[in-house]
Amino acid sequence: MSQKRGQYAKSEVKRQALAESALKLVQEKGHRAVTVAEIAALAGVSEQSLFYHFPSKEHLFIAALQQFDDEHIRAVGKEAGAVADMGPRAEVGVRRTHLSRLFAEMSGAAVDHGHPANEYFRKRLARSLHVVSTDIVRLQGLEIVSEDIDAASAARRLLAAWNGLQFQWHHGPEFDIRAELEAVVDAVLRLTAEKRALLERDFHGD
Amino acid sequence: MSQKRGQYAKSEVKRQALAESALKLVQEKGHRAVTVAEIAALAGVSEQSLFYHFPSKEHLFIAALQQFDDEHIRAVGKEAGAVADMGPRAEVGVRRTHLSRLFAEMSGAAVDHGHPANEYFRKRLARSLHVVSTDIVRLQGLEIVSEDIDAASAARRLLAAWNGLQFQWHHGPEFDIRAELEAVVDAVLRLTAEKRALLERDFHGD
DNA sequence: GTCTATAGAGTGATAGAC
DNA sequence: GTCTATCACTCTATAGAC
Repeated sequence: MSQKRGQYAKSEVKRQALAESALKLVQEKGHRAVTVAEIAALAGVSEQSLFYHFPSKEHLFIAALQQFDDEHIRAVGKEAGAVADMGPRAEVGVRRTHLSRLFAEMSGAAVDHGHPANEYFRKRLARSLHVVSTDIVRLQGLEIVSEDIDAASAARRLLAAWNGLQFQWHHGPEFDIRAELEAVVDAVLRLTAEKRALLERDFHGD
Repeated sequence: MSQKRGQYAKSEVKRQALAESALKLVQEKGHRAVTVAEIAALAGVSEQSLFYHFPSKEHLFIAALQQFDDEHIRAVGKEAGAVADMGPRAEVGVRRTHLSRLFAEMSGAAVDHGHPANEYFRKRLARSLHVVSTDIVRLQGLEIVSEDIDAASAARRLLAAWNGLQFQWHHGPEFDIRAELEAVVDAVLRLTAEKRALLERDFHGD
C-alpha cells in the first residue's frame, strides 16, 4: 500500500500472503525464532522476492501486526462494547504471548520518529481512541456513564492503563490484568456496581 | 554491582564515571547520536577500557538509566509525596525527551526475558510499586485516601497509567500528560476536590 | 517494449560449537 | 580463542506481465 511499486495485482496478493505467513509463524514461535526464509517458504515465494516486497524483516512484522488488527476488526465486527470488553480483551491479548511481545518491542522502538513502525502505531492509537471514545459516548446515551465525563480524555486514560498494565505484565510477575483493568474502567468512568451490571448486560446483548 | 569483574575500587569508580558520562551525553544529544568513543572520552578512559567494564553499548545505557534513577532518588530524598508529585513528574519526565525515548525503547526491548535490561526494569517496577503503595498507605493514615482501597493494586494502576500515557505522548500528538495523569490519580484513589486539596497541602509541607 | 517481479549467487555480521 | 553455520540482506540479471 505504501510501496511505490506494485501496480500489478499479483503484488498485493503476495504481500498479503507474506504478511499472513509472518503473522502465523510469529504466533507459533515468537518473532525472535522466525527467519525470513521460513516466512517466504510458507507463503510460497522465494526469499529474494520477499525482500522485493518488503524492505526489511521489520517492515514485514509491521505488516503482520497490521494483518492481525485487520482480521480482528473484521472478526469483532461492530465496535460497540469496546469498553465492556476491555478487560477480557486485555487478558486474551496478554496470553497471546508471542504477538504481545512483538507488539511491545516494536512500540518501544517506534518512539523514534524515523522508525518504520511509527506511523502504524500512531494510526492505531488514533483509531483506538476513536473507537473507545465513541463507545463511551454511546454509554452516556444509555445513561450508564455520566454525561460530565469527557469521552476523549477518558478513552485516552483507559488505553494508557491497558498499555501500561500490558508492559507490567511482561516485565514483572503475573497478576490479574483483567481485574486491574476493569477496576480502572470503573474508576475512570465512575461506574457503580449497578452501572457496571448494566454495562455487562448491554454488552451481552439483552 | 551485578558485574562479575571489578574487585578493585578503581573499577567501580570508572564504571561510575562512564555511566555518568553516558547519561550526560544521552540527555544532550539522544542515545542514537551518541557514540561510545564520545562517552569514553568524556569519562577520560579509553574505548577499550569502556568495553572491559561494559560488554556492550546497551549495557552502558542501562547503567546510565540506573545512574539517573539513583541521582533522582538521592535528590528527591524521602519518597513521601510520590502520589502528589506524580503529575508534575510525568510532565517533567516526558520533556526530558532524549532520556524518555531511551527509556521507552529499552523497556520495549526488555520484554524479552533474555534482554540485559530485563532485570533493571523488573527491579525498577518493583521499587516503584513499593514507593507508590507506601505513599498510598500513608495517605490512608492521613484520611486523604479511603481505607477500603487496596494500596498495592492502586499503585499498579497508577504506574500503568503513567507508563501508558508516556507512550501515547511519544507516539501521538502532544496532550497535557499532567492533567490526564492527575485525573487518573483522582479516579483511582477516589479523591474528591476537597481531598485533592488536602493532598496538595500535605505535599507542599504545611 | 517497458518496467514489475523473480531468481541466482553472493556479502558481512554474529552467535554458538568446539 | 578460532571456526563454522546461519541469518538478514544485496547485487545483478532476466523472464514475463502489462
